[in-house]
Amino acid sequence: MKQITIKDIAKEAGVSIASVSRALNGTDGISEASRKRILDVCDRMNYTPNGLARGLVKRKTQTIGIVIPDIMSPFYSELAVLASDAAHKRGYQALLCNSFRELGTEERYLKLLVEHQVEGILIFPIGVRSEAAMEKYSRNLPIVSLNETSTPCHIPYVCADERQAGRIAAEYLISRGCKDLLFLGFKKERLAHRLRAESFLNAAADMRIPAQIYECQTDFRTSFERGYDHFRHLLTSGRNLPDGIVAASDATANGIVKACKENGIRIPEDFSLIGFDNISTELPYLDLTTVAISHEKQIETAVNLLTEMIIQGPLSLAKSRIKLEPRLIVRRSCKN
Amino acid sequence: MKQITIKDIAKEAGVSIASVSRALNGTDGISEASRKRILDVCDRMNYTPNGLARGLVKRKTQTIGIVIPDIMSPFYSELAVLASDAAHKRGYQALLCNSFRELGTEERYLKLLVEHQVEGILIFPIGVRSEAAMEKYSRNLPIVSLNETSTPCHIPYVCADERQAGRIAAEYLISRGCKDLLFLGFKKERLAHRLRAESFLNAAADMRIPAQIYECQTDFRTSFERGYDHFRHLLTSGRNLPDGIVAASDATANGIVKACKENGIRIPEDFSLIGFDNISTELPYLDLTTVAISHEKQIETAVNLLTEMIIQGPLSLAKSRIKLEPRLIVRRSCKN
DNA sequence: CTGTTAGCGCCTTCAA
DNA sequence: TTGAAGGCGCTAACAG
Repeated sequence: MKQITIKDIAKEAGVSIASVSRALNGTDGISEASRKRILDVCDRMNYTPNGLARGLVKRKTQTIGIVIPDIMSPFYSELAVLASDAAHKRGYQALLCNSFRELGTEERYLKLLVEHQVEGILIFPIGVRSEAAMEKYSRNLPIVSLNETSTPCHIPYVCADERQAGRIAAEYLISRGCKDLLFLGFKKERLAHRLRAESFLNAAADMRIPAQIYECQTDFRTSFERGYDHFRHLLTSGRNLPDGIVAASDATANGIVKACKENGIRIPEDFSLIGFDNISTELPYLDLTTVAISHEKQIETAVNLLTEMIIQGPLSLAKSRIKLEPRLIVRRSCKN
Repeated sequence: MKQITIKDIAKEAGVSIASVSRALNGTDGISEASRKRILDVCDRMNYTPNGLARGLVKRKTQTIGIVIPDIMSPFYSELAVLASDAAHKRGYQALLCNSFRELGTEERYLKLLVEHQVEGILIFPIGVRSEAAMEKYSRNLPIVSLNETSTPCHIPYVCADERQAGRIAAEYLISRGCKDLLFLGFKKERLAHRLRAESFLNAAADMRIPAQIYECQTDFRTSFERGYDHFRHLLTSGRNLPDGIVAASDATANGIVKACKENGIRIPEDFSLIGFDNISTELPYLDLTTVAISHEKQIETAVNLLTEMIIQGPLSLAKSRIKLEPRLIVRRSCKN
């Protein structure tokens, strides 16, 4: 499958390669007549430009990379979709990479994207351990994270204010009359979980309601599995069922729901359940009350930030660490 | 952000660019000592090779493109994950593109991938109308479809034998005692639906059981929405509920389930439901009986085919149009 | 073992 | 309005 190049087109059209280039790029300095003739030849010969060569000389590829942990999760895939869309609107193509929740894969993809000369990267990092690679490649191109990074890390981010989110969840359950609160599905490697859990505890303490984090030493691949397992673990632990459960995320809550169903436990009759992230679209079996930011807003903001950085270079920390205000989305998984 | 090139490395290490290239590529013709020294300089200076330049000269990028209609659907995203994985195993990186079920977007992505010089494309086409673009770009590189293409189209594919699938579904419902069969969620643009529906009708006719396709003039973006809507339409149509429903796909079945739940209709007590594709993982509320091929097998076969084509060029039609045998996966959405 | 050189396909001055 | 020529960063002969 031999590639057709502008040289072939030039020969066929009886012009120089410069003219072909001009015709192709809409540059001026060429007569309408020749442009038209050349373009005709191009599609008669089924010419496709070589993006590598073009990118090489222009130092621009008009593409950005998107790296997410798990395409199978509706939460991440929705973000990916929104991000691709936002990129398109700004004239960029998006290349999507699935890190499989694996640090090595994530890093390989960052490398691949940099090598492919994408102009910027939007990433939902696996966790705190992702930060080294992000820092490393951020010297090559702008990188924006969709999750808060730990303090020493300089990567710009756009995320929810998780402290506020944890507090909102606790306060809502308490306002619904819950007297025994549990945070389920905690995974300490996730900064968001730590922030949510911590502020959840604080809020409960402020209102003098007993609350704790259910600690459980398992590591499952997905949040769904973790929720399912932690809840089953809880059932056999001897601890009696709390009347309010804060799931570490909606995905986790999903797993909890499955375990409940298998054990004849009803929500919200037997306990109130609240999650985070607002992924519960298309899940007909439960309307999950949740705390979340608008995904559209998050992505819109993040892509704006990224494109600004592409054009203007690095921004001040103040402008590049954005926390959005989460809000409560009431559905039907809590009493009342 | 100035790129560091092998020239910079060469100067810094006091060698020629050729030596740098050799060190980087593990080519021999260079002493271990210099290689090590050069590599040290590379990572001290934080060098990242320019993939565009490399791809340009080697005419190989070691990447393939994957195009799917909707990343948010667990069915497609699972395929995408399996395909990326299979590609990695064979030494290829995978670039994922989401066509949003839009013909224009799909075509733009095909173009983008070709321009980026991917070596092959795996695509789950939107529909029959995708075939023109596939044919066009298949002159540039190997393309393998994950869905049957219509007869005049020459694109290789690896898919389920949908005729067989439709028959299996009908026969199973009948064997469970169903006496009034309906095919729901039909969308005529989808070849797979046509094949499933047609063979479903044939099988029912063979066994003298009344069966029909529920035709409904709506066009929703997702199969889920279509299922939901068509079922609600059915409820208000005056037709009495069949005792066996074949959903056009599992995603459609999902929508049906939601509509049932809202209307107090129980499955399988009120009717038996069967779908296609086997996407019902992580859906705790219903164990959907379905007819499907193994996704692993499909992707494994497709990626094999694609890599073979990349290496050897076009294959014979016989070797490149593969239909896999679907099988019945019994769960709990049918009576008995 | 090492360096020099000629492209890969394209864009972009600079002259004509 | 056009063409010739140089170079983007890299690899792959070819000399030495």
